[in-house]
Amino acid sequence: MLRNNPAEARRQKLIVIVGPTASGKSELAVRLARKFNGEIISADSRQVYRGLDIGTGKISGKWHPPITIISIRSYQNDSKFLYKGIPHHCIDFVPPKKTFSVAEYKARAENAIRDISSRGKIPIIAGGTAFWIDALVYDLDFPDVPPNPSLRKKLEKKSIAKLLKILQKADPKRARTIEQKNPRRLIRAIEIARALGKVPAITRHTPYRVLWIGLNPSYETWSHKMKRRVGAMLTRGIILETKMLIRQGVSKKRVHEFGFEYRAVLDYTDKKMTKEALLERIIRESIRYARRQMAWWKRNKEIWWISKSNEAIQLVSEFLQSPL
RNA sequence: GGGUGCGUCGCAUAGUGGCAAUUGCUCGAGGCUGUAAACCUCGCGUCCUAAAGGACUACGCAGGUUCGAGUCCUGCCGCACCCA
Repeated sequence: MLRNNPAEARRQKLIVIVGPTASGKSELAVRLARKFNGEIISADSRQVYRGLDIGTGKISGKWHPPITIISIRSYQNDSKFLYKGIPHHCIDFVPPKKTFSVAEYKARAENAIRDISSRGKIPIIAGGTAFWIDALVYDLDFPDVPPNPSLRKKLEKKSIAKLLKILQKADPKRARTIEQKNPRRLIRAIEIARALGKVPAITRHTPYRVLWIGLNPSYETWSHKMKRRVGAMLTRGIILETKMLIRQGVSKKRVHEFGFEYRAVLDYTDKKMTKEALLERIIRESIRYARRQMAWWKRNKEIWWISKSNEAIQLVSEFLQSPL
């Protein structure tokens, strides 16, 4: 669906940069973009939101105070988000009260790919949200059934066993393959089955020519960097940022969904845990998060793992020179 | 000095005399079709076994009562609190 012209039906090249949080993905992406004439597509489920800057490690947050960012950009246009002179797409454009899903991300990122390559540039996808990257790269074709809040609310009250029964009746095939004890999955499946009669199977293939680069620094290097980053979060004002969100009318429940950093800050402001404890908690959770990320990518055998960003230059230049 | 309470698998917690011992967190492994930093599953004393299962070692320490003790009794050690 990306091809608008059969003569151009060569596979679009894509560079994808993955790696645990605080491994230097953003900086590497920018470096590659500058060297190889690229633009960046962020793949981060939280950096899409405006106002989540410090807690998500959003690049712009490095110099903009949160307030200015919130007012400038419009939701509709993929207005240029520049960092070190490089345009970044799919970042900082959704109001925090709205929710933005994988499927929406995928559509927007596909647009960005088209846009970037139409200008003769190479798209570089960088981010920490593995599922979003896979959805985009492997063209996971999510059924066109938007979330149905009232149905969900009703289903959420039911037991897991009951949910499974409902799904078995609606779509026995999907009921067999689904995670049978995962209420979230069950509810979504029922939602789809209600709308379409059944849950369509999803295929996994990639329309792109992809260079996967995995940034995996040594534990010492990484943990040092990560701790510095978490420390900086506090000094740069994640607590104030959280309060600002609340002040804008974002519910606490919603702030909870913004990840462990914000959850920890809420606990800090509510229960008055010490700042030291807050710092330690975010560090500990960062380690856990990084492990989960790695667990996902470990399975992807296409990834070229590197420990230093220099190694990426070689990989990319070979990739770009290689024929289709 | 007197009194009371408490010491359980990294931390926290449950445990009517029949328990390798509850639950939460951490930790480890795995999973994932529109919340994905989310959500779900499994494991977590040691050893043998493909498995069912078995053997051993365990609830501060030392004894005791009992067919059987984390659970009852005595002493000791440690911690907490109260009265002096």
